[in-house]
Amino acid sequence: MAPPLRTPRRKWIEEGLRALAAGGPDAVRIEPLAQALGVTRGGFYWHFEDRRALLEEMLDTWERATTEQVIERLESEGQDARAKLRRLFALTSSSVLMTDLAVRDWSRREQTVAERLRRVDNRRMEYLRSLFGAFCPDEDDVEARCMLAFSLLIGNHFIAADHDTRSRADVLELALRRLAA
Amino acid sequence: MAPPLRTPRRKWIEEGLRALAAGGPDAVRIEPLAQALGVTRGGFYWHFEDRRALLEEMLDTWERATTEQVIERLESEGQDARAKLRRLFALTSSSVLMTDLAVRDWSRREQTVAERLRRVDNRRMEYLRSLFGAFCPDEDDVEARCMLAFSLLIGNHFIAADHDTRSRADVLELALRRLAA
DNA sequence: CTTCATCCATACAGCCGCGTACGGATGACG
DNA sequence: CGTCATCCGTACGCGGCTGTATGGATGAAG
Repeated sequence: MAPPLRTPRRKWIEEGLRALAAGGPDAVRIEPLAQALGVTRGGFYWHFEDRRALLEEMLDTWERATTEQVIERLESEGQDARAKLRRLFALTSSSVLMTDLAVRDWSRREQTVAERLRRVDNRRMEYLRSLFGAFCPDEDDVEARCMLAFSLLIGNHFIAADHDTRSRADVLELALRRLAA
Repeated sequence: MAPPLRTPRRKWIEEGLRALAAGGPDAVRIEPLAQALGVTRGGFYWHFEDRRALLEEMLDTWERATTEQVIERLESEGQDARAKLRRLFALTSSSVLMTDLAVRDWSRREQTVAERLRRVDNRRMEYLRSLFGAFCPDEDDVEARCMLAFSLLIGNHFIAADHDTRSRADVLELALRRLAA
């Protein structure tokens, strides 16, 4: 009956996602996690069956937080499709993308993760279609723009190249303007 | 004076890159590598100082093979810029991209890898600029298209979403046509 | 046939993380 | 104050990988 005292499940999952974003799935080790939380592994195995169980719950949390939550926030602000698109890029912060990219990399070697990612990407692509579809009549064109926008969203945080005199933000704005034309 | 007999440096590096592509930098372990090569770790430490040295040489190999080599091949076929662009996407096979993505993910947590990736991406972006510049007068537009094309190159092998009735190849073609317009 | 460089096998010590077991400590509740 | 659920500390054995040392095995060169 006692309330959560020191280190509830949530804490382990949060720290796990932090480790995942920073160093990939192989960096999610119980012992370092415990150390980061200021405890020993003692409590971990009370909450979770094993390491794999933690990873699963981390993915559950990520899946829920990275689709509906973002979409709801965008929709609640009630602007037109082009503005929502711009907000989407502004909202997708670096820390969010880091976890995202780690999961994406992870999915290449784990079937279950790949299936999860597919669900998430399909949900996102579906939302993108609704945005582009709002001002773009041709379906083929909508699909091409969605693919380009999604790629840009990822590439923006993933490509290390410079742009001469322009800043990355400048180039992103130029690319977005092209896509929303 | 004896010629390379059984397992030269090259073999270790190749197997290392394979492991990197499959499971990320943390999957590059000496013992499994040796097992995959059908030998023990005995010879490894004759070739390399330690594990870190292997990783460095792997990156050296990757860096050389992934820029100039691809560009030279494209240029040697001598077509127009649009055709080269299309060839670039056709040429960038899954296996090549796998290594690429692993390095990209790796670069997020290793400074030295990040610097290397920056060199590589800058070289690639420079080449893309030359391609788009061939048929596109406006410099801002060139930069936007380069960023979109580069993103698409990555996103294509990284996004797990489906496209309803269309195949991924269809969507890629649609997107490419948009970029080369 | 001898020499020499190249490469491999084996054995060893050490580290790190896993999963388990068990004995607490802590604080709400009656 | 006693009970009970929640959470933590400690210790143990296990397995996997690292790096080192050392003694070959192999085959080209002379």
